[in-house]
Amino acid sequence: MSASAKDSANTAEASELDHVVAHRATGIVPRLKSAARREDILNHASRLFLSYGIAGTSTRMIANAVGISQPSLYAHFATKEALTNALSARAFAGLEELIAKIRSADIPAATRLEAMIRGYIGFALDQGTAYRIAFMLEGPMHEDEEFNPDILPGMQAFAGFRDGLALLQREGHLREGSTDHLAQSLWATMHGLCALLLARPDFPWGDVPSMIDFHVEIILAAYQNKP
Amino acid sequence: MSASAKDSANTAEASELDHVVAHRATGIVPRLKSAARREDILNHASRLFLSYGIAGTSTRMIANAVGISQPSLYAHFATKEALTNALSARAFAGLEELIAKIRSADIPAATRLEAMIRGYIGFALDQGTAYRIAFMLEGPMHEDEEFNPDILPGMQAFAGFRDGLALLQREGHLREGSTDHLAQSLWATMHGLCALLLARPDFPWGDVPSMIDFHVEIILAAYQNKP
DNA sequence: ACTGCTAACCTATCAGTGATAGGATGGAGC
DNA sequence: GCTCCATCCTATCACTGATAGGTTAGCAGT
Repeated sequence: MSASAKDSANTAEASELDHVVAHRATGIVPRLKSAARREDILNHASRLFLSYGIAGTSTRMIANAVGISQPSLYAHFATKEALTNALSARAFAGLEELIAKIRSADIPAATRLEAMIRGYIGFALDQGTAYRIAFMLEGPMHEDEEFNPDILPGMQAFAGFRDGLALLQREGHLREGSTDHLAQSLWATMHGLCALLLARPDFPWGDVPSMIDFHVEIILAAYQNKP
Repeated sequence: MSASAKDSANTAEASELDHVVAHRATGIVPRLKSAARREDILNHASRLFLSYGIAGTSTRMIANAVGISQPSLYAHFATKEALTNALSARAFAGLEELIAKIRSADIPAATRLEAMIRGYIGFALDQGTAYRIAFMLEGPMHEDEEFNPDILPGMQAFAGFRDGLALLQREGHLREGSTDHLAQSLWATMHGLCALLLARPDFPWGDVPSMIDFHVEIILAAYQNKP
């Protein structure tokens, strides 16, 4: 984070801190049940991440925004990484729902692929922070731990996506070939555009919606089975 | 970074530190000309980033590995971010060369596209750290600064790539349509696979080389002009 | 209404981080 | 041999994520 942005962030949050501390002294910030406080924290963290980035948002800034002390965060999340993962997982639950809905939707099978692709891209750009956490952050180097899709946010959504593709393939609306290869390749193709748009928003993309349309058409032409 | 990994990193570097400090006391680590020291720093940083990640490598670890004090780094790089950008730029110079070579290579124009694609993917996976720095890291939020391709590592390489595509298109070996859209879409498609392979190396990809082959074939079918 | 227990919350503090200020020094050129 | 300045150092800063251990609000049971 640039020094100026960080300073302004701290200044902004410091004044919020003063405000909240005053409230604390008068007992206006109420004690909350654990679950409610947890949601509270995630909401404030989500807002701060948008303004200052994930690395640029300190646990103190989050705590100050919520109106609790910084160590109190650790009653809800073991680490800052756990907090970000929870935030991402909460958002990805929405994508899982969306994909499941499309999979069983009463729309022509031929258009279900496009709906899933546009749903995925729309989610990624809409929930940029959650998407970054899931697929773009430099992970910690725990080479000891094994790959666990149940913990890593986004992986279950991908599994749903892959299952949707498998169904489409059985119905003859997807290219033939290894379903795993197709799913991974299609995932990569969608991810590439989302990741670059999120990582380089200032790149001279031209008109982004028409760029997305162009990319989606390419994807459909490449992966869809045209009878 | 996980606590265990960080600890081991610090332990490892601490022993290196002791070693180097002893040398310093006896004057064995020589003073170097600025340019040589700069290369020295980049080399050690590159090695450490591979083992501990970028965020997981502290400026002190780098300085200890080189055998100089931590503040001495700032004689060569204004910030840690400047150091990582320099590292990335140095690596991307290699990709620029490669693309330029392919562009003017004496090979059938029809195979130049595949050569560029495979060159790009190979570079990204080979120079993972440099690639992450250029295209995958959460950037600092300097919303004040404008987009500057001369400073951002990787952007000049992309420009060369786009020019190569424009040439191919003029020669009729690339799909018709907006060259910018094509270049950005193709970039995204390549980037997607590289980014996911780098960010999720433990994902059950199956056989990665055959996955790459599959993806490249899809790309060629989608973007190449088949007469 | 009193009591006690526990979840919720706090202050104080830690080691580690990137970065800065200002002083020491060794080797190249006269 | 002397000087000068690039090179390098120690000391220190504010801030970070995280931990230890004490305090208190508010609900359950009497």
